[in-house]
Amino acid sequence: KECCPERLYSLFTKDKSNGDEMDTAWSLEDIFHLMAPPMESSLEGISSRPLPLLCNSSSDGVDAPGQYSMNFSQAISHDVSLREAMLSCPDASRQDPTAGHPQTQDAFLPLNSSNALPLPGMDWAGFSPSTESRTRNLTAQDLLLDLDENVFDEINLISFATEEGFDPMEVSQLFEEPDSDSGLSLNSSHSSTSVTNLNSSASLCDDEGAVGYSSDAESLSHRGLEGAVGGHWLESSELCCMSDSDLSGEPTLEHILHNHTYYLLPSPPSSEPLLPWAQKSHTVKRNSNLNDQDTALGQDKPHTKTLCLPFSVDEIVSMPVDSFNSVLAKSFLTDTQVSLLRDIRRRGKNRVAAQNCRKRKLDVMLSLEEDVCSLQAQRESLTLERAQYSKSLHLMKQKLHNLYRDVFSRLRDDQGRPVNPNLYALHCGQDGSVLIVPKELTSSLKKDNQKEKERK
DNA sequence: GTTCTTTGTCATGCC
DNA sequence: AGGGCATGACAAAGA
Repeated sequence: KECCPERLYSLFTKDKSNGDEMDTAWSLEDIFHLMAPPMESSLEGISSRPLPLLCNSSSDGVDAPGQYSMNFSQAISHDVSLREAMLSCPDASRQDPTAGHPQTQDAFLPLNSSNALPLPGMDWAGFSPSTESRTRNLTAQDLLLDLDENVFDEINLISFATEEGFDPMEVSQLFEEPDSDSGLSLNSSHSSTSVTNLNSSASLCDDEGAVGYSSDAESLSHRGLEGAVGGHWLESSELCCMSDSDLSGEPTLEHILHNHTYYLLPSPPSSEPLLPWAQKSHTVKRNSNLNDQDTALGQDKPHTKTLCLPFSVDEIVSMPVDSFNSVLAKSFLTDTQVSLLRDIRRRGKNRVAAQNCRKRKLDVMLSLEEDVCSLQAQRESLTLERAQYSKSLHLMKQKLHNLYRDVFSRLRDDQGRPVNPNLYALHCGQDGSVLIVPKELTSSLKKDNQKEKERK
C-alpha cells in the first residue's frame, strides 16, 4: 500500500515479460526503488522483503494496474533470490544490526514466529517492537495476506545468518546433521537438545508461555513436526541459526518420508497435527512450481548457498560428474554434506528425467492419437473403396446375366428350338471353347477344369 | 467434498 | 561399481 499500484504492476509485468526467475528479472535497484519512499535507514532492507515477493508473482492474479488481485501465494517461491538481494545490499541491513533486526523481527512477528530464533551473537535484549514499526508493518501485511509465513521466516533467518559473520566451516559443522534423504537417511540428530536450547535461549519458543510469541512456538513446533512427519528438514538457513550444540544431540523422531525439503528443526513433544498454515508453506512452495519449475530447485538452493559453493543447484545438477566430484573434493565437506549435495543432484536429475518422461509419454499419446485418426481415415477410405468395388461387381454380374440371357435367346438346338437356360448352361473350356452342356454335367466339368488347373 | 491435473520424489530396473 | 536414465507409483496441492 505504500507503493503506488502502477509501480507494483510495472514490476510485475517486467517479471512476467522476461519470464525469468527473480534473480535475473529483478535488480536491487528495482527492489529498493520500489520501497524507497516509505523506507528509512535500516528499515529499508526489512520492509522491502515482502514486496519483491509480491512482484515476483506469476502470471496469475495480475490483471491490471491498480487491481490488487495478485496471487501472492504463488510469489513466494523465490526466497533465495530475496536473500541474495539482501546479501547484495550491505547498507540496508548491516549498518545498524542491533536496531534493524528487532524491527525486522517485529515486521514479521504476526506472520511467523521463528523469527524469534536466537541467533549467535545477536543481542535480543533490545527486542521491543515499537508501535510505529508495528503499524507500518501492518500496512505491509495488507498486501501479504496470502503470503506464507514460513517463507518470510526463512528469508529472515537467511539474512540473519549471513549478517552474523557467516562461517563456512561452522556451516560445515552444522551440516553434520543428517539431512539428505538418502543418507540421512536418517540418523537424525536433531535433537531434543536443540529443542531445549531453542526454547531456553530466548524464551520465545515456549509452547504456550510467551505472550505475543505463541505463534513462534507453533512455528517451531510445527515445522519440527513437518520435518518429522513429512520428511521436511531444516533449511540450511535455519541451521545457521542453531549453534553447534544444538545440532549435536541425540537422534529424535525424524523420519524420512516423502518430502525432502531438508527441514531439520527438532520435533517438540507435541501430538498436534500440522497447523494449516504450517502446511501452507509446503503448499505454496509446491504449487509455485506450477508456474516456475525452477522453484523446486529453490528448495535446494539455500543448501548450496549455505555451503558457500560457487555453484547453483542448476549447475550442481547439470555439471559433469567429474566436475561435481572435484567440487565435492575441494569443498572440504563432510559425508553428510556430500550426501546432501548428491541428493540435490540426484533429485535434480530425476526431476528433469520425470519431466522428459512425461513429455515423451505425452508425445507418445499424441502420436498414438494421430495414428488412430489416420487409421480411422484409412478405414473409412477402404470402406468406401469396398462399397465402390461391390457396386462395380454387382453391375458386372448384372451385365453377365444379361449377356447370358441374350446368348441363350439366340441359341437353337438341332430342331431349331430355343435352348432352355434352366436345363442347359454355357461352359467355357480351358482352350477358350464355349460349350452348351446340360446343367447336371456342369459340376463334373468344373471338377475337370479344376484338376487341369492343378496339373498346370 | 470430490475428482482431475500437475509436479516432485522415490524405488527400481536397465544401460 | 557407480552414475545416469526411464518409468511406474505415490503424495501433495491447486483447479
